[in-house]
Amino acid sequence: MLIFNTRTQNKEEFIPSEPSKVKIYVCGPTVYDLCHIGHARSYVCFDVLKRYLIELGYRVVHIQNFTDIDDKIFERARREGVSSSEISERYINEYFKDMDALNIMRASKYTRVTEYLQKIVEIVEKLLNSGYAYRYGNEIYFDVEASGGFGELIKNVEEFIVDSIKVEGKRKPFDFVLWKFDENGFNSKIGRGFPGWHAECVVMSMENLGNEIDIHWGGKDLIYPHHECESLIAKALVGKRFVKYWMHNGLVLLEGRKMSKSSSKIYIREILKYYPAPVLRMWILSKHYRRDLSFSEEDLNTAWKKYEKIKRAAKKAGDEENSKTKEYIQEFLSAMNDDMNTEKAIEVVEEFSEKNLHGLRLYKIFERVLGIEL
RNA sequence: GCCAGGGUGGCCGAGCGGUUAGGCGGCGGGCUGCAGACCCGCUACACUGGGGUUCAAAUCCCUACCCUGGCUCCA
Repeated sequence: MLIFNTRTQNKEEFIPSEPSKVKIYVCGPTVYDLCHIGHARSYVCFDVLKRYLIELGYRVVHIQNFTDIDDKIFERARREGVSSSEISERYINEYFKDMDALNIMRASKYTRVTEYLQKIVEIVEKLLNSGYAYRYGNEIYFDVEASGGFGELIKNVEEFIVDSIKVEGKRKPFDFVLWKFDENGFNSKIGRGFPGWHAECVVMSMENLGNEIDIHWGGKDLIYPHHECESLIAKALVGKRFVKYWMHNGLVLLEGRKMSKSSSKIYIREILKYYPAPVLRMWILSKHYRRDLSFSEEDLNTAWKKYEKIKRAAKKAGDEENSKTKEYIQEFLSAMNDDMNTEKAIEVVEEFSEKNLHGLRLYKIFERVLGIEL
């Protein structure tokens, strides 16, 4: 299978570090609100990748986190007058409701930042001792330059971002926070405080999957700074690259803009009031995962029609196959092999349906791999 | 600056090596008291510029230009 690796900006043949096992870490949500259709897209697309790897015979170990320490969570807790854990527990619960509705396979294990605080602190200490981090005022920063600088996933950010960056209070503008001392924070051997954003994923990934993982998945908005910083921390810790294939899905656009930048966002359950879950999946998968996807009811309706068409044909299709069946299955699989081209794969099945060809097997593969129940 | 995706007939929009979707509009006709809905037919030999590969390029490669989106809240 070919996979587009963000690091090399190229499609590469997928070869996991162990022959039949794939180790994957997925960046999960920060749990301060309900999941929106951007989350739906990211996790549906990943779900299909996972299903396809399973279809290919791999054993998939999938670790996914919940970021349950975050300013937005604290803010919401304050506003509602409840504890932050009450907020995060609530939205973790809601997360599972939405994901189950979308027929997304459960991860091998879900981790929470609060469960890994001690490990994060250990790593911060280790980085301090090895000279990759320093304390400046009330914060401990990661020293970007000492670890070789950015460049794993992005190039020349400096040239563009240098103006907008916070400079005071640290040695170099691009240094980022590993630990923030705070009286109200969590108790730890280095003192009360909160962990910074980037270290958590490194810790949760390494604790569960070891020093090298095969695939790290997330929305493309996480490339910089989150994943870039993660890769630097990991390199500083282990001395080498910790992710073989970086994969990033495109964003969902609302009126041409990234959803987080427009004033409103659309929640998954809001859409599910009007469209069945398989239709929502169909809509998402009708576009290649790396492209941006504009929200449009018209496209959702088109997806609905497609879904019904395929469903109707599947109901009529018998077990018997002819020479064409195998051909179409082959085409479906080779579309999936090409960096998970679900857009193409769906078209193959659509054409098969239109021609009323026989062979239930193709529909079974469609259901299994795309997770769309007919 | 970097990354991604694009630039197709009046407009929207497929196609992604050879057979030139489809829709809207426009034109003609049918139906109709007139118009509209509707039906039939006609109309667009179009692919940003410049190189190259090929027997053959809108489709592949290089290059230039232009447009859109993203780039420390973020999936």
